[in-house]
Amino acid sequence: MAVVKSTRAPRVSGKNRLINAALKLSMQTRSIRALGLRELAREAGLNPNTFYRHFRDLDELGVSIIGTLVEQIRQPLRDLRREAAGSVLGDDYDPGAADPMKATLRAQQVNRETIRLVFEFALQNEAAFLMGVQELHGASPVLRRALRAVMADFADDMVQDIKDLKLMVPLDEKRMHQLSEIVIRNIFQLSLEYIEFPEQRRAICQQAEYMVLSLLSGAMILNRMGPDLFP
Amino acid sequence: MAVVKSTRAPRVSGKNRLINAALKLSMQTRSIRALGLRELAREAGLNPNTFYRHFRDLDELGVSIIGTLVEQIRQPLRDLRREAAGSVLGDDYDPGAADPMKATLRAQQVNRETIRLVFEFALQNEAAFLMGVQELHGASPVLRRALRAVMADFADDMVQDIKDLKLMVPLDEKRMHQLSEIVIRNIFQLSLEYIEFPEQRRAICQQAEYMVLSLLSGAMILNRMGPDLFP
DNA sequence: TGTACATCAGTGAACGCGCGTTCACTGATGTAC
DNA sequence: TGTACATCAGTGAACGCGCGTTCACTGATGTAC
Repeated sequence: MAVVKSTRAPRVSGKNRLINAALKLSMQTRSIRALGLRELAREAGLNPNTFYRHFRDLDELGVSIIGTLVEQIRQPLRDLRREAAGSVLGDDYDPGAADPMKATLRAQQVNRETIRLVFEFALQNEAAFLMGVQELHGASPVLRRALRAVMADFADDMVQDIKDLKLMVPLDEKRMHQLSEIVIRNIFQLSLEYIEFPEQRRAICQQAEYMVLSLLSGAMILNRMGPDLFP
Repeated sequence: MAVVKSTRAPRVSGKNRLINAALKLSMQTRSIRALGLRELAREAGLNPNTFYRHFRDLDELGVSIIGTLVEQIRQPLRDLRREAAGSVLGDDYDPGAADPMKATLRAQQVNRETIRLVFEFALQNEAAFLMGVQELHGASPVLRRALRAVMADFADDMVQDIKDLKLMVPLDEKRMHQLSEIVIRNIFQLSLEYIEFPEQRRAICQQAEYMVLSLLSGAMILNRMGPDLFP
């Protein structure tokens, strides 16, 4: 149809074949470091040697996978939160003055959709999620560091979105960040269970929603009881 | 002094030497499965072969380590909770009728001491903790299963202690279990950070305390707002 | 108390195998002039 | 438009090494009679 006359067969590049092989194989080992580099090349249908053309070592491959994954989910997550918040209540809104029940329901709406998106995304990227959660406390300092940074980024987003969308009474900035980190760590953790136990997915969703809502409600209550209770 | 005339030199048994070697080496790999069996024997100063005299495979060694660890911490944890609860308020006590502030402070006391004990224990058993948290989502189904059971046991204890010590307004049993599981998962998770970042230990303690208290306070609030909000 | 036997923890040699990494090479694609 | 050269992804052979597992053996400890 177009002018482009198919200069190349639609071959997947070697680099991507290695990444895909790593994802496939890491489903078993749940760790990048445990992968054999020959094993990887075999799965990718490449010479063992070719690995070195694309990556210095397995860590670099891992970082690359994580980067791609984050790129795919981070912005959609923020967009979804905006959409979910807007679809329930109008734009001009004061969470402090509003009916606490209504405010809770609105927050729950955002919460529910966020969780659903993450879990579904986890399902479509099983291998990468398994690897990511594993390597957060895994053997490689490089990946640990990279994943911690990712977590912190997600937490930043969450804090910002809560403020922008007025999802809860504003607390101390640092506290908000702590709470967000806890939430995110738990959601990721739970996403593995979501993957692993298909018949319990509904229950796991509910557990996640309940966890987040409890945590944030509790934080607001404690703040009201005495903001200086925790130094 | 005594009648026992030292029938044996104080040698550590081969089995224990293998376990110690596994703990030492797994500090690096953070996983049992990744350990070489020859590597292990070398570290233990034994013939590679001797491993098979004590364990069928690395999983069995892992289960053994986990078992020993749980045995050491489970009961002391329960005892500590009782002690901490008793030292603040008397025995006859109704958490529903009491001043919410006082109730919160009492719960916080138990909370704080529990967390401190776990973190200190983690510090004294670094390698085993790293391994345990890692293998919870690790490559070995056997260890995953074993560790999940351990988590569930700790959660059972926590539910029971909260009821016995009247640390919070009683909620639905299943809900209590869910909350406890979340708390425990987070505490274990945080214990790794406690280990890894010595200069942030105070902050991590506080974060853990805050997390637990927020979560449980929030759960009580949600329960009061509408017990059927979550099916 | 002694003796015979079984069990147990540990040894040492040997096996075949897959691993990571290196080297020199190839052919296709991109780029400068 | 053509030519020369550089870059790039991939190849294939070769290396030395440590691995898991097996086998037959040893010596100490425990146990039955």
